Amino acid sequence: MPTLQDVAKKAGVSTATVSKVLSNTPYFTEETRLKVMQAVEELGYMPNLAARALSSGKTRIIAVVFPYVYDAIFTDPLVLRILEGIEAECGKFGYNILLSTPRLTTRGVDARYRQLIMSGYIDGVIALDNVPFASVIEPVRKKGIPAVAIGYYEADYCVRSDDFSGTLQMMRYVTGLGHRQIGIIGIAENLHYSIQYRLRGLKAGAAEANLDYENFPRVDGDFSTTSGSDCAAKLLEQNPHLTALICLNDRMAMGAIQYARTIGRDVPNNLTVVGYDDIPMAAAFSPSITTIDQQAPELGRAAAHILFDVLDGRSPHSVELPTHLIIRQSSASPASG
Amino acid sequence: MPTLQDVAKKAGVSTATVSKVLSNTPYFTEETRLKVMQAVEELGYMPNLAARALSSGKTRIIAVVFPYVYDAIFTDPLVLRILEGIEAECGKFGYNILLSTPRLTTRGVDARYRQLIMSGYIDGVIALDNVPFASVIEPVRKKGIPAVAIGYYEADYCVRSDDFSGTLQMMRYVTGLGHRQIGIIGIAENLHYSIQYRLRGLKAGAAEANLDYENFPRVDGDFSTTSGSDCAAKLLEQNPHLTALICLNDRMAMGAIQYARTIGRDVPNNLTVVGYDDIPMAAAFSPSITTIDQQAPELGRAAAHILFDVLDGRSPHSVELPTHLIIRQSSASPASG
DNA sequence: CTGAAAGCGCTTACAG
DNA sequence: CTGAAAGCGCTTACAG
Repeated sequence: MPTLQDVAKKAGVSTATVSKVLSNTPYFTEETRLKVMQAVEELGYMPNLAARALSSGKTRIIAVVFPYVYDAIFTDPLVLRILEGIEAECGKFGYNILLSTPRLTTRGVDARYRQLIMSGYIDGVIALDNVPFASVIEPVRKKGIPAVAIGYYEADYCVRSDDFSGTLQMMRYVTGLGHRQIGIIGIAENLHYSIQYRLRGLKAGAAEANLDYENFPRVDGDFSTTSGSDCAAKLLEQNPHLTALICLNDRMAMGAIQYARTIGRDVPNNLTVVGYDDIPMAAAFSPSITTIDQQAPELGRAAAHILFDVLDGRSPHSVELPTHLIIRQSSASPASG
Repeated sequence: MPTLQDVAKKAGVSTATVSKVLSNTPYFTEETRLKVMQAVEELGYMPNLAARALSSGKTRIIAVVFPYVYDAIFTDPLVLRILEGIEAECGKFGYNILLSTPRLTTRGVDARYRQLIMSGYIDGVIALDNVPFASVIEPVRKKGIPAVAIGYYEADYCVRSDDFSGTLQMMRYVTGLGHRQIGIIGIAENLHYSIQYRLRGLKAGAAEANLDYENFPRVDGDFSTTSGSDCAAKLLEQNPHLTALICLNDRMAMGAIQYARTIGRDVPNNLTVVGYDDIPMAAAFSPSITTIDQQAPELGRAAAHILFDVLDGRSPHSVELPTHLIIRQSSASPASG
């Protein structure tokens, strides 16, 4: 592998000059630039990033941190969409992605993750930080490198989806269809901050429609399709009069729809079932699922953009992204009977 | 941040000794080990990986390469499962994952990817390498770092799923149910090497059942659920007598099932539809989908294991993983009428 | 078993 | 605008 030295020798200049030309400092003539670039070309020179990292303190690598909770990272389609947004932005700005999936316990993050953060390998961090009992951002700020949290943890820079408005929109829509007997398939609030906001949105929506939210039966699942079926079973056995189920994610909505089918309740004619997230499968499912689009790729893109701003010395603002109601086939007015 | 120097001073030994203790070479007494470890502890020392990389030539980072074709990386659940397997193995062996999603064109891979490979940042590569018109492994072998390909490209080390046997099993099963009028929802063979093997498996299976594979109508989709619906429409309009559709992935099978529903053909009673891959949604779909499990996480795990063997100086063998038929609700014997 | 010293390939004040 | 030189924090023969 040719080094900076080789390029310098070939171009007849010093390594300092080569370095300056390559890093686009303004201090050189067009003539030397040409000489250097030609030598680079002929030698097929590529910078050694490790050396660059050691001497400059910059690696052009960012860590993307998806905490490993409940195996959710590797089965949740949303995660991949967020990653997609981050990757797109990284491509534009010339950063690489180091993927980290630390294990979270109530005693904090694992040692390997700590080591990574302290290693000098990364310039910044984008982290999904929504698990109430442990923050992955905290070790990062301790090390003093820039971090952007996707979630509700207090961090210098955050990107959030407006979960409150999302479920508020949904509740307005469902009550607007005429539903009054509504069941909730939720998720334990201590698992995920977003859930707390989604529940508040539901409550606010119920209040707007003069319904007592506390009377809505609610059973909690664990994000999975299977749990959606189980929750729907519990809910509908005890409350057969329900005309609508609001689920806090799409996969549980799919599970609920499947359960409904097994007991002969047609969706949407005999039961409305709605979801949240708008994962790709929500449109493809049968019936296609009415849901809230929380713009996952955009979430990732915004986080990356903020991080790069910070790394370039700017002071960006945190971002909250709006949600959108996507009306599909799984919802309808309650049957008149 | 404390450095090796600081640790050495505190422990009253040389930096060389500290380095040896930390990297587990056998040359030191228990006494010095204790001194060193105590200093490490007290200082909260963590090695600077960039420095380590520069001087040793090893980074403990591997690149995981998912070529960006047809946006498939970020919508394909299988990708995430493979990544899951790789991540699990990396955790055990102390490697980090640098995620790379190069754009492939007929003119090869993009410049950013080339730069990454040449950068000295990575010890090895695991790559999905299945796109006939461009290999992402080739630049890696040119650089001379170890690489494991998941796919059919000729590489020193490969991990493959036995696609041929997968579809062979499936065809045996479907014909065993009594189906003779079978439609194929395929994928263009020049898009993906696996597809070529899957098609051969189908052909072999048809031959075993004394059926002429060439008579099976076939329409090609693009992996997506939507394309599955479209293909099913074309197939069933022109060949209403078909009793079974074999789809080369699960998402297209889901699309096909939905289309069947719109024209009043019940799956499985009035039409058998089977898939391939066993993505998580295949079990959750309604009806749940008969499919081939290609053990995606295991694929990733095996690839990582092979790579670490090579990096440790061993000479592992390439691996071919068996596939498993998963029988669920979307398949049945053809209606007698 | 231990340490002095060179070296990995860059970047960055600093002087000119 | 250009270059000599120090330095980033480790590892690795080598000598003892």
